[in-house]
Amino acid sequence: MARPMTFDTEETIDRAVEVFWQRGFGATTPQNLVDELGIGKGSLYNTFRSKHHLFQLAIRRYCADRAAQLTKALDGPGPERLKLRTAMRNLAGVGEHQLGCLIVNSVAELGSSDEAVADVSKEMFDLIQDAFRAAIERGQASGELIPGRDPGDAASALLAVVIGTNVLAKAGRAPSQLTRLLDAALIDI
Amino acid sequence: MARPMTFDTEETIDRAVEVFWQRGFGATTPQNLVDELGIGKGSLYNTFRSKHHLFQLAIRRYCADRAAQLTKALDGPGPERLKLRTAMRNLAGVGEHQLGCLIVNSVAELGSSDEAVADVSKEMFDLIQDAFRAAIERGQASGELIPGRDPGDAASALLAVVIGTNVLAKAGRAPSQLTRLLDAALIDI
DNA sequence: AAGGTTCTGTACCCTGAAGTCAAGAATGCG
DNA sequence: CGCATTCTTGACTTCAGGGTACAGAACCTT
Repeated sequence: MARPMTFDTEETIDRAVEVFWQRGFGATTPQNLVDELGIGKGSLYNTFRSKHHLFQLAIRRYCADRAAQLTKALDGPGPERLKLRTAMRNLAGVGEHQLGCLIVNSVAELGSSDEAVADVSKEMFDLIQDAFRAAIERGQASGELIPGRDPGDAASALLAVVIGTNVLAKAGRAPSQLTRLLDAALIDI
Repeated sequence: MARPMTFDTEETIDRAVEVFWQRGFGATTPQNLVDELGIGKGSLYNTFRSKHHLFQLAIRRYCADRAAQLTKALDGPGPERLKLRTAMRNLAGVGEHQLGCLIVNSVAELGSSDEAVADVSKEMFDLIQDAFRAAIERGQASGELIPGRDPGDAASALLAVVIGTNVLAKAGRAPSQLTRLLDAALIDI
């Protein structure tokens, strides 16, 4: 009944994640998006309304992916400390690129002046902290982890470590130092 | 022999720190600088050559100030853990504003694509980590702190915590939560 | 008081960011 | 096949960012 779209919206959002991740929101131009998403400007604005709206979709997509990865890493069987280590390495994106975390970058760039960023970041940080807390509680209950500490406090400290590690990664620290750092942070959990 | 400047260069750099801190590099326009520094555009470019050059001066100034504050907090007498706590609270800018750390923000915004940011951030992060390490070593030597841990590793973990706390502050976390987080991170040093 | 020199203010310029629009291309339906 | 509908293309518009240029002002020396 009408001309069908020649691209997949979902896949395009995935690509937009990469673009914003690499360049940040402010430094990404419509032309960048046109080039790297492989669609025309008309389609871009027709489908996604504005650069900022696409950005919102992208950061939400990013969060959803990260959250899935996180729960996958923490939910399975095995020692909690080991699972936490894996989860933190994933979140810190140690080996991959030097791009840090899209949410952390966005918070640092746009702060609380961007409502979408404020909402999504709060949500994601809380989610990570809660997941960490749950893991620590399980570990303490099973006797694997030191029982004395408040799981919520320890989880928030770990969250801060993960965030900091992302920034250090983007600042160019060697992956070997970063994994070592993460291990050090996990020692006394 | 010539017309004297009507403003103080050093003080203007101090103000530029505030401006870039509030808005970030990309989002700061020449007009913003003109308005908030209180000097004309001609003077601005005459004196500071370019927006980016002024930015460089600003981040170096910021680092110098922070470094002075840090050594002041850690050098005096008293329990190392307490001094570390003070230093970390200062660095995390807990009570002040919700702006996070200018260097952390700049790294997240510009990453390693900006050489000045890359240099300054490396320098500052290393400086903080070294200061932390020295404090931990002193504390371990005096018997105040747990002796087993590698001071360098513990220091890097604390650095990550401070950076993460800055981001959380900018993301809008309550100061009370942040101080609690910092205390939690210091528990097992 | 004149003149050389440097600072100041502001009008101006150029490029690129962000977005719009009209003309044309695919489609399913009657 | 013609047609209504929706998608695509890319030229075009607007406007602000970043910087330059130049006329005039303030100063010191003589």
